[in-house]
Amino acid sequence: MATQTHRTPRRTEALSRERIVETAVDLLDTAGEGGLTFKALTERLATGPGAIYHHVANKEELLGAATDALVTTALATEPAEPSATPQDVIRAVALGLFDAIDEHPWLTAQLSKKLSHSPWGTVAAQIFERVGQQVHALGAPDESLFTATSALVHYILGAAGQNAANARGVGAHVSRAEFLDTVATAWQELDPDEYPFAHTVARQLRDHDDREQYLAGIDLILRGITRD
Amino acid sequence: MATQTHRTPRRTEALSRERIVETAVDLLDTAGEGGLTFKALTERLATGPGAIYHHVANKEELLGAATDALVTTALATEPAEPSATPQDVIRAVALGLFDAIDEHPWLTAQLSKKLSHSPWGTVAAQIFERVGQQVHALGAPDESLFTATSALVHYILGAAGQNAANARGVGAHVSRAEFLDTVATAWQELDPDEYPFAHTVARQLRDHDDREQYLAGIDLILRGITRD
DNA sequence: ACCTGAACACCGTTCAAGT
DNA sequence: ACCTGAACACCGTTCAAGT
Repeated sequence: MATQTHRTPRRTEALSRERIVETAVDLLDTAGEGGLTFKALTERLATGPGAIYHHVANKEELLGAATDALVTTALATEPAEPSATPQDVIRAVALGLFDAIDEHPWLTAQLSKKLSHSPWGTVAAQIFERVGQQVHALGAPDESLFTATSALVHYILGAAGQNAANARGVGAHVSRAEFLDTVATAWQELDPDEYPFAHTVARQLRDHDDREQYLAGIDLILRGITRD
Repeated sequence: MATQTHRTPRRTEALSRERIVETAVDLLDTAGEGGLTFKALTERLATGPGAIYHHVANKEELLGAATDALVTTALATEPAEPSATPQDVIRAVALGLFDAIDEHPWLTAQLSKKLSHSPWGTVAAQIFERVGQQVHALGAPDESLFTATSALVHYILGAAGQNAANARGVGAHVSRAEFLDTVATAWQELDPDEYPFAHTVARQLRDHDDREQYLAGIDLILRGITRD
């Protein structure tokens, strides 16, 4: 999608909400959270701000639409084999969101905002519904359905956001390995008496598989749910 | 703290980083995330923007300092009875953060930002260290120490943020009960075939105890950790 | 209906000047 | 060292005017 949007600054094709959202995603991916401005948007789309406001209520709505589009795509991409267990589906959903957040790190802040916005919008409800159905299929009693789903969803989104941050590192010129090595060394040099956790965990930090560790967290929560 | 800060707009007392941070917290509590502006800050403190920049590098640092101060206080407030089990300590830490976020809902976005900021700052490391030590005491093997702690921390912060949003409701003029009732009704009216989760969970929404449900999620994850 | 682009109010930040 | 406050660059948003 990114490449397609990139080479279409010709004003011949009509302005549309979809094209605005696509461009917004591209700007956010390229320049980060602060990269989405109406100035950048109008330049890329070769229009004035008024034209954009004709398709989109305001910046907040635009950010919401961009988030919705990506999350809906991520949730739709699933194997759905008939032999899949609820655990399998939950892992697939989690990995779909993991990849989406990895590709679009700005989703973290956006999703956090959507989750802590009282009357949940479509995306938040979609994620909970998707995971919740599987938790139900897992045999969780109705009383613990929300609690269990909540634990899963918060981990799924939170850990994915943390991973995306690690994957990016400080700057683009530092490799992930170099970056994690620097952090691990810093942690290892902390006083083991005051920071035993950081000290212990520093070793794993160097050579762990991101997805494996991510899925291990999900399995841990699933164990808590299915425990009789 | 809020009241004390409120009645001190006299310029007699010297400007200090601490007083600026206190005022920032007060503005954020009163007017929300958007309430913290240098204009509001200078009016309350009866100075110019330059004076504030003499104590604080920029707005981001100010927000970070405000977050650090509140989280540090929340983490320090703990019973620490000698008979306390690791589970007890984790619950106490979780409730401390729960209350802090409930009182200062803007902490949610701020903490989410701090957690997904590659080289963790003091606060993020503090929270992980605090919880991680107890997870270790729980007997978790070193390999799963980070995973288990991660699951707990993301739930602790994520669910607390969600609760704070519910507690506030849409506007200040709607009671929590009324608000939850409206949401529950909306969910119950959804198509049970398409939204079985929302439909099932709607009932609990009306009359549940926030803290109880929050702690139930922590216990669920603890079960996953301690399962042999 | 859709687009233009100047104008507006507001924002964070800077800096020469003061004490 | 600490503070002042005008000035700057930039931001989201509006709106009369065009097609």
